[in-house]
Formats: sequence, C-alpha cells, structure tokens
Amino acid sequence: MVKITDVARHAGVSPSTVSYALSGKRPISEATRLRVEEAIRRLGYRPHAGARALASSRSNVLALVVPLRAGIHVPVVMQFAVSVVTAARTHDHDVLLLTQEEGEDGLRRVADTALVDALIVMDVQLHDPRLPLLRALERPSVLIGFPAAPDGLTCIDLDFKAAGELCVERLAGLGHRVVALVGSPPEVYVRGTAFAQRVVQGFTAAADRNGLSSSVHPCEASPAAARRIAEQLLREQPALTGVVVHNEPVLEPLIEAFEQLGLRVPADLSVTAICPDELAGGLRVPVTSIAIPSAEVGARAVDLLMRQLDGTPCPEATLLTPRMTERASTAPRTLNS
Amino acid sequence: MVKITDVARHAGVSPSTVSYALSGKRPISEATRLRVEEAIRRLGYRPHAGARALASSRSNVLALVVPLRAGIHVPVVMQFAVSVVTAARTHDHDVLLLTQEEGEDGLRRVADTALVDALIVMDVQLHDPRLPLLRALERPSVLIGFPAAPDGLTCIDLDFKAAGELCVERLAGLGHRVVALVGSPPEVYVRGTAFAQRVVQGFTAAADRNGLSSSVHPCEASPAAARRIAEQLLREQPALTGVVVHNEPVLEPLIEAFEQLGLRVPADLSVTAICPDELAGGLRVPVTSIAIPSAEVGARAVDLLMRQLDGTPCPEATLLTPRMTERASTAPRTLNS
DNA sequence: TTCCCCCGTCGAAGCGCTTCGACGTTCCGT
DNA sequence: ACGGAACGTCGAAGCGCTTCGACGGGGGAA
Repeated sequence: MVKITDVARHAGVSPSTVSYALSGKRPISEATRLRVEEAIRRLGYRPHAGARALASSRSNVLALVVPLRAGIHVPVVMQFAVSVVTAARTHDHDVLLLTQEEGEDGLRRVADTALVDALIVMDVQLHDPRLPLLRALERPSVLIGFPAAPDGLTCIDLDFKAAGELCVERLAGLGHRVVALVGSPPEVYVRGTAFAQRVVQGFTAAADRNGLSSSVHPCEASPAAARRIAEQLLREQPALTGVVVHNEPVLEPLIEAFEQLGLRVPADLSVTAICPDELAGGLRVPVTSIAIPSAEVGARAVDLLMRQLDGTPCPEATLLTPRMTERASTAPRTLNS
Repeated sequence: MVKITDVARHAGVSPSTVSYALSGKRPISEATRLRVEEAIRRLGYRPHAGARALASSRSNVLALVVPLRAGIHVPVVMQFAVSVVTAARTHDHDVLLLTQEEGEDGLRRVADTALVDALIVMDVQLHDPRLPLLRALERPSVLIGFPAAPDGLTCIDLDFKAAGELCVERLAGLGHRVVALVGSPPEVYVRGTAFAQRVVQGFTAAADRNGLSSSVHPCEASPAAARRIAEQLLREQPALTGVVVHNEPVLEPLIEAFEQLGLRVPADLSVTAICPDELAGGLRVPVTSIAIPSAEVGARAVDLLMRQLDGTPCPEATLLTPRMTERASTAPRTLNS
C-alpha cells in the first residue's frame, strides 16, 4: 500500500505538506502542489479512509435509513436513495445504507462508532420514536418528512398539504363539485405517517374552502381493492366527478375500474394524482399529477447536512412547493354529468 | 468520547485485555470478561470505527453496487439491497451504497481507500467492463449474476436457464404445444444482461426438446406494449395456449389484454412467469410463477464474501435451483383449444 | 521434582493520516 | 529602512484501536 510518506518522499516534501496540498487547509505554492499531484498520480496514492477518519474525526460517510414498511412505494424510495448517493458524492461523501429494521440501535451504533458523520432518515412518523434519539445524538441529521413536532430537527419534504390542496383546487377550478380522495393503505394512516395525513388535511381543507362535497378513502394496494373502492364511490356519491389518488399501485387499476363501470376519464370523471411522473405519464390515460421531486429532496437533504457539518446555519423546515403537470385525465365538468 | 482506555481503567485491566475480551482473539478469564463487559455497559463504550479500521485493516463495511438502468425492476433491486444489508449485519458488517453511475472509478475508490473490505456487484453484463477491475482489486467480490467468463470471480444467481426450462416443461406437461416467451425490454438484451438471455436459452432449449412450437418477444415495460404483443401473438400464433412472462411490469396488463381479446386464463391460455411472488400472487388471476429468491441470493452473497475474507475456500459459481409455485393461471390444454 | 507449555494478562509499538505550533521568507505599509 | 503580517513548509504529537512479544503462574508429562 502506498501511503502519504511515500508521496512526500517522492515529491521531496514532508507528509504534512502533502496533506495540506490535498485538503487545501493551508496555502501551498503552485510548484509544490504540482509536484505533489504528480507524485500522487505516479504512485496511485489513495488516502486510507480509516486513518483519515481517525485523525480528522470525519468519516465522510452519511447514513441513510430506508423504510421497509408495507404500503410505501418502493420505486420512490429507490429514487431517493439514488439521489442521496449522487448528491453525497458531489460533496465527497459516501452513503451507508441502513434498514429500518435495525431501528434506533442501528442509528445509535453508526453514530456512536463514528462510522458516519451525519444521518438522513426517511419515512418519518408523526410521533416517531427515533426523534428523541436523533436530538440526543451528537451528529447532524435530516428527516425526509415532517413529524408532528420537529423541535430542533431539520426536516425537508414536498409540501403534501399544499399538494392535496392543489389537486382539489384544480378540480374545483374545472367546475367539479363532488370529489373524493383515494388514499394510501389504512396501515399508513394508522402508523401516523405524516405525508399521508397531510394530503388528507390539504384535500379536506381545500374541499371545504371551495364548498365541495368530499370524502376520503384509504385503499389497499391491490387491483381488487381499487375495484371495490370504485364501486363504492359510485354507489355512495353518484354525483362524483373528481377523484384525487394518492396511492401509486392503485392508480391504474382504479381508472380501469371506473371505465369498466361506464365512466370515461376525463369526460365523465377527472382524475388527479400524487405520484411519480413516470407512472402518471405511462398510463393509457396519462394522469394530471403532482410528482414527488425525489431528486431534489435527496439533493437538498444532503446539502442541509453539509451545512450542518460546516456549522453554517440552515433552516429547520424546508417545504417544497408542489408542481402539477397537466395531462389527459382532467377536463371541465360537463353539464350533463 | 469514551475510549478503550477508559473501559480498561474502569475494569482494572489493560486496554489490550479489553480488546481481546471484545474480539475473543485470545482467551480471557470469565471473571475479567464480565468485569470488562460491565465497564463497557456502564460507560456506554463504542469502539471508534476509524481507529478500528486503521489498526486492524478491516473496515467491516461491504460495498453494494446497485443498478439504475432502464428495464430493471426496481422492487427486486430493493429486495436484494435489503437482504444484503440484513445479512451483512448478522456478520457485523455494514453496507455502503454505490450507484452504477459511479462506475469503475467508484469501485476502485472504495476498495483502494480501504473504505470497504469487499464488494457485491449487481446487474452483471455478459461482458461486463468491470470484470478486469474486480479481478485486479486486492479485495474479494461477489457478482450477483453471471458474466460470460467468470474466470476466478465468485458469482451467484438464480439459475435463470433452468427457470426458463421449468416454465416450458410445466406447460409442456400440461399438454400445451405452442408457447411464447414475453421477455424483458429490448435494451436489456442489447446490453447483454446475462439473466435475461439465459431465460431465453432455457425457454428455447426446453421448447425444442419437447417439440413445441415457440417464439420469443422482448417487450417494453408498458401496458400499451403488452397489448400490442398480445394482439401480435394471437395473429401470428393462433394456436398459442402457453405463455411465459419474464417482465414484471407487463405481467398484469398482458393478461388483461389477452382476456379482452377473448382468451380466458387459464381456460384458453396458460401463463407462467418469472417474477416476485407478491406480484404473481396479487393479481386477479394469481399466476403460476418462479420467484427470484432475493433474500436467499443476498444472504448467500454475503456469506460468500465472508468466506473469502476468512480465507475459507468458496465455490466460484452458485446457481440457485428455481422453484415454481402453482397458482391459478395454468391448466391442462383443453381439447377444443 | 523438573521441564514445558499453555493460559491470561500486560506493555509497547504501530496502523496512516491530520493538525498544531514553529520557523524562515517575502512583502507590504509607513 | 524596519516592524509585522502573511506565506509556505516542516516536525512532532497524537487520533483510538489492534496485535505482537513477553512474562508469571499453574498443571501435565516424564
């Protein structure tokens, strides 16, 4: 293994100079720097991560806790993970993958052993048991999602309440008067998953504000459940002309079910969704939707972490404004419907 | 930060004794060990990962390279990742997440800086450019998937050829004489992704062996593409009664398309698939399928790595035998069809 | 009893890097 | 022309842990 002393000898300088040339923490003359870089290249030098971590008390590794729970949409999680890794690399950091299964102990372990410098936690519950731990940890963290009481913890997420509102406002603007929300599976609400609940809040608030008649329906992630919900909706709200879907796996089967029940989308029924663009755009009837900006959330989460590590002040709460993409599933309410 | 010397002082022993008590690399008397453990508990001691890595030249971290490419089924990747993390934890290791985007440089970096002890690489191509690098690295690695020439690299995967064969044998055993394979998207084959090609080999070999008339159809991962393929199949092979699907997103829309074209599953058409059980079992017509045993593959991959790190000899190639789960989508060929 | 060896423990020497204080030089302001 | 700041570099001291060799004491073999 080639080490910093080898490089130093080769370049005719001391090891500390090599270190400073690499880190830039002290000024080094152009000439010396070039010689050092040349030596590094010749010898193929790579600083030893462990040694570096020990001496600098920085591992340059971030922990990412991914959820495994039922009812969460896996591709979205994966997108987050990938964007976090990509963003971390632009800051010269790597990402350690933790599963939620490891729970609080896992968080404590990687933080206490100094394996990681900071943590990113996904799938935050309203009353997440990990919050006290994260506050007690001597390392920065960022939550993707909002708990009921952040209290000093840094959080970032799409503004799901605004997303719920936006879906309704859009439908209201098109003249729809009776709307329904087809939401995530019941267990997601039971757990108190923040984003799901916020969608409901936004949906309900906007419906009330606009004087719409509305209803909310959690829905299992299966085609069969979608069909049942469709039938139920038509039975209970025959005047229904607007539907908001916040449940990825159910979006397509739900639309199919409506059509099989004789409702054309968007002629008889307008549909908006909160889901990835690939999903919304890839359906037979492309769906007007609000995407979760995973890439942006991941990148910003990493940025927030870096600022905390720097000591730069950073905002506690970051809510990303939802953006709606118009597609073929929405239309003005027709008079005969 | 509480360190090993603190524990040693507290327990009235030397730091090396604490270390040995922890690692078990030298015999320590029961009494001493208990005192050490007690001190550790009292003080909440956690060994510093960097220091440990530096002194022992073991980081206890594994690298996992996940694919990002088009045409791969994300939930399956996620399952692998989770099972690798879980398995790694049972061996006291953590997992560093690398995206394929980082490519060979990323592999080299984490290996050369001793950030990781060993590597797991997914989505291996037949002629994968990373193979020479992996061979040159001084660290063990395991490929999930088989390249054309492993040549000294350890590989593990489901035996996809056998899986392709098994699907056909099952259909042949039920009396079907005309079969088709609906495969992965074309780019997957173009890239030379091993598992996709092996399914085709197995499918074709078994069809020939049984004297079946057969055809192979790559298929884009969209409902529309599924419909087109269904129509094309009925047009070109009107006597078709058996279909093998190796393309997760297309499985459901394909069956729907067949039914809309007037073919009942399984009465007129038997379907087998290679896909996760959750998918196969969750459809309106549960599909007889062969699952990719992600959990097993992940766990075994980690085991293989651990054996290499131990110096224990381990097999170069591990092919997992496919197991078929009978569901409602297969039936004997009826005489009138 | 004597010799050996193994058990259980200790002390010291690093692992490869960063960082702090120090020191000579140069360059600026006055 | 001189004091002082800023520059560029070095040496040494660790960071917290593992591991090697050593050593005293006890037990088995001869």
